[in-house]
Amino acid sequence: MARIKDVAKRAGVSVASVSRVLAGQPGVGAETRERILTTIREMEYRPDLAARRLRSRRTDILGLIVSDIRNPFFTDVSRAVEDVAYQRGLRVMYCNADEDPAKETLYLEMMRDENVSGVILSPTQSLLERFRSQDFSFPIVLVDRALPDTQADAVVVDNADSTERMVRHMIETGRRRILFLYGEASATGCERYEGYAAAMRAAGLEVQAQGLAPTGEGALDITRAVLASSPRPEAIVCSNGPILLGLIDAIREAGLRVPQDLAISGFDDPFWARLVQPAVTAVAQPTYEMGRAAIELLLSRIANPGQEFRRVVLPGELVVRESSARA
Amino acid sequence: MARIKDVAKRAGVSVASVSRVLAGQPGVGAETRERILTTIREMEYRPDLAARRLRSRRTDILGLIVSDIRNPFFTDVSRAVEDVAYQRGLRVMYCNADEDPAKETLYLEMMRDENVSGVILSPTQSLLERFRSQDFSFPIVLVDRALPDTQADAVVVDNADSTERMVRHMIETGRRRILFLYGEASATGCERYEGYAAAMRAAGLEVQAQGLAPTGEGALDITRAVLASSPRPEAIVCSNGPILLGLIDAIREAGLRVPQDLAISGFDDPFWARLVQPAVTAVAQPTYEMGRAAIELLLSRIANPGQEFRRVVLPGELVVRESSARA
DNA sequence: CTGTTAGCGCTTTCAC
DNA sequence: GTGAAAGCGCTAACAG
Repeated sequence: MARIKDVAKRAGVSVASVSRVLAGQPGVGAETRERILTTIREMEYRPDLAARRLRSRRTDILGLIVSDIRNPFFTDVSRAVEDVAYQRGLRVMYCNADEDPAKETLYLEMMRDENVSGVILSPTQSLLERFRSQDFSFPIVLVDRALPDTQADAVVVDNADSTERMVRHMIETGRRRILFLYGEASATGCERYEGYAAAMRAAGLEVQAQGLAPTGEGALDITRAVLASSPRPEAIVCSNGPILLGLIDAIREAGLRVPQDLAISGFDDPFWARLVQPAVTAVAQPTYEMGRAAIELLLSRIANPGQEFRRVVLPGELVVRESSARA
Repeated sequence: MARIKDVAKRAGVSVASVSRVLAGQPGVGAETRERILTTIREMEYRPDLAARRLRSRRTDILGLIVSDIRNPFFTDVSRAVEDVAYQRGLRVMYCNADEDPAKETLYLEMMRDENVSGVILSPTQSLLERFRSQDFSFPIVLVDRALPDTQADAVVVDNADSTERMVRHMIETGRRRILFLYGEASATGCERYEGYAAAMRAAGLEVQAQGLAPTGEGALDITRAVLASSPRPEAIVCSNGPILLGLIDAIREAGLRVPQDLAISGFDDPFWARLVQPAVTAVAQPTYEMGRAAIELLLSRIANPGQEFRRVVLPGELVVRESSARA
């Protein structure tokens, strides 16, 4: 393996000049620069990243900490982050915190050990409640989750507004008794609840919401009970994919027809929403765009640490399908 | 930030002793070791990884190169790799090659630049055809894709056998004209074809297969044509998820009933297979196990570079659902 | 059992 | 415009 020293010797210059050329710095004559470049190519020289990182005290590595990469939402976000990062010569390190604050802390410490240039984080509720950017030695951009008053760079979707649009759509198609099923332990769930409540209030309808623990199993039990209750809701709106899934299973068990007996819709348009029959109405999140915005925000902060915190709010898109067609 | 030097000074020892304690090496008295450990904790000392990597010439970073992390198969594999890696103090760097040999080469070069300890790779067909482990400066484990004679560590599924079981199941439920739709440009697609052909031949039935380009759109066109042909097949077996998807769309367009008019099944049991109606029969791959096996294989080779190549073949599981019920 | 010391390969002053 | 030299923080060989 060729070293910078070898390149310098062969090109008849000092290592300093080679280093300058490598960094694209001025202070090297055009002729010398050409010669060095040629030599680098001839010797297939590749700088040693460990040495460079030790000396320069920067890694150009970004961290990405999400709850679970198997969640398609985060898969898309991560894909965007990676695309941009690699394009700019940055590396990405991935971590799954599984909504576990202890694991999250562990990975955050790992990020410090790695001396990463920055981190994109989808925080647990627990961290979010006491989150302060200045507690960390590296810049952090929050993605998907942020409290209204969180002091940090963040990229979120317009949870309240888009849910409000979705509920309004349900009202417009003739539903009155509209139940909202949501994850009450999550910031996004609560924001979506606000949107639901606003739409109901504006229409003079009764708010009828049911908070759930964020487990897939619980959703099935609760929806079973809800479907058996009387009068049965005319529509059920879910705040996330797992809840929607539980609802669909319960509906099939009960032998109900959608949208005749009951209209349904969800948030975070999953791939299968268009495949089930009837296809499900949902708010699609601009996942790739969110990842893209997150890394742009992070790079911008890295370049300019002193700047004000910025919050990017991206619009969810209501995708109307058969599950909410006029009965 | 505390340095090893500071720890040594404060504990009244040399940096060598601190380094030994850090590495868990012998040659330090129990008492001294305790004192050093305490000091480390007090000062919240964390070794500088860049320095360590430069000096020790090893990074304990693994590379993971797949076609697209948005493919649930690879998402699961990656999750397993990460779980094991972090558990053992290794880092993972993720890359999406998008089935593009140029991009794949780029990332492989990046891995060399990073001086990774090893790589888990799902190679493009193009690389696979000329793959030689010795062309790389780091150990590589192939996952999902390997030719019969590829000289490399690899983890694959029993493509031919499990497809054969699936086709046999179609025969047992009374189908005779069974069409096989497969990606002919992929190693896995071809292996699955062999399994299909074996099952048909064994039953004295006519092999009737159609190779497709690996694009989702093409599948829809071809299946449209197939469904319109006469006599129409009694069953269609697909070699992968995208093809199955195209088939389902075409069936709905044509207004055919499954399984009465036509039985269908797929490979690589996607999450939505149980959600569509009727639910689709498919071969489920042990994705998490494959990732786990891949990293175990990699770690084993890193520990013992000279050992023989090993190939782990994991069984696919036939999940029978309504789409192949007796007509 | 413990300490001294020579680098790992690079960037970055500082001189010239 | 160019080079010499001083480290970045650590590990490991060697000496005691």
